[in-house]
Amino acid sequence: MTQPEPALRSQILAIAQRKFIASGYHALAMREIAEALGVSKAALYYHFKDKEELFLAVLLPYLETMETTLDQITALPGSTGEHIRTFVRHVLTQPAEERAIIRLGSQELGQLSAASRKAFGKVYQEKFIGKLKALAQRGVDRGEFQPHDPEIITWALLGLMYPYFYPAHTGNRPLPEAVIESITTIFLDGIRQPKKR
Amino acid sequence: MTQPEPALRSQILAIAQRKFIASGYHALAMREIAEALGVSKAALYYHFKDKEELFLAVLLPYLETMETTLDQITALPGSTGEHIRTFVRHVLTQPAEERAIIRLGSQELGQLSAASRKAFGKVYQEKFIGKLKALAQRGVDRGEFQPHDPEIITWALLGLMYPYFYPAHTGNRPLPEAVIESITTIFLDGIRQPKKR
DNA sequence: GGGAAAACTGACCGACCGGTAAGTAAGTAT
DNA sequence: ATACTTACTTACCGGTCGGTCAGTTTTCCC
Repeated sequence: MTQPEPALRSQILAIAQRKFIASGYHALAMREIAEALGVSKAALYYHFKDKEELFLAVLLPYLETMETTLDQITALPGSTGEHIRTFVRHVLTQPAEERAIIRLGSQELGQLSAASRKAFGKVYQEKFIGKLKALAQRGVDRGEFQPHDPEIITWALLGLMYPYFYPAHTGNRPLPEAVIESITTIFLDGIRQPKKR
Repeated sequence: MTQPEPALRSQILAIAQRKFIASGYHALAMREIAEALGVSKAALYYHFKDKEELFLAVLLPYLETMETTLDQITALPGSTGEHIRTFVRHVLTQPAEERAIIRLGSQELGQLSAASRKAFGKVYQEKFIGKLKALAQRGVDRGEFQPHDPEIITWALLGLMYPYFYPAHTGNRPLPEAVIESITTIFLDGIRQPKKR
């Protein structure tokens, strides 16, 4: 059991995550979060220094778990292509409200102070983008992928998934299997080194 | 010459476009636009009913020109693949501030009133998404593309371009040719019906 | 040059925002 | 019992937002 986690604090985080995703950073008022929990607004400020800190407290843990997930996947036996396949499946089978955090991060970064932006950007690069780039690099080095720039490969993969980071796009329901299969196929066929030539 | 276009109105639109893209809908205050032009805030309200109307007046004309562009491209001789290639090149060689409008639309739609959202959504579907879906459908029908759902193909294409709709991603400079070439290749190889089997 | 319409300005408003200060009830250690 | 800490609440503040309105300047027509 996680002992030192006050009950209210985690409730705030849960509601804030849902509401930040639904509304965006500026459009969500602290008052809304407080009212949804039936507590005073000042209670939020007891647990979080300000709005930015709460926002980051929603985003950063997701990046942490993403890092361990990516590490586990790349440690698996199998080709880089299979790693990608596992990664895409993992992300897109998450609840829409989970995977939408990725979009939230990239989308609302500009609204934050320079300090927060820098802090988040560092973690984002190290724990997420960097790991994906390394995966892309590996695919290229092994001759599995065509020799594109790993950065381009990374953003191609994220871009392909991006539309499904909007909960509205699927009506908040789980993604059909056919979608996951299609975009994985498109990506892998798109970068795969052809066997015959 | 476009006669009935008041000078200030088009200046407002130009500045608003730049600033909406840089800041997002909520973060941009009407006052900022007025000050950038050296006019009073009320002058903006002389030309536009409210903030939403100004926002839509930035977005909608882009969709109009996008529609004619798409119609011109699909009327060209050549394969569907070549049409896609032309489309991607066209969009990604636009100035970053132009193509970022696509992101602005999909990103900030949720901030608008239900009425504006519906109005924009209709045009967005008809003049942009619908045309792309038709293009995808054609590729499938002609046997050029693998038989994916045209909707999935469309969002795959847009997703691949999406990272480059963030001006920050390229530092506001023109996209390197290699990027355009790479993502086009990835997309076309990804959906292309293989010749040999 | 007079008069109406068009194109603004300046001052202001109520709503709402993030954030804070002061107070308090319920534990907890001594 | 007392002193202190934790976890809040109530009340409020300065600032900013979108938007309005009465009045003033500019433009244009006759």
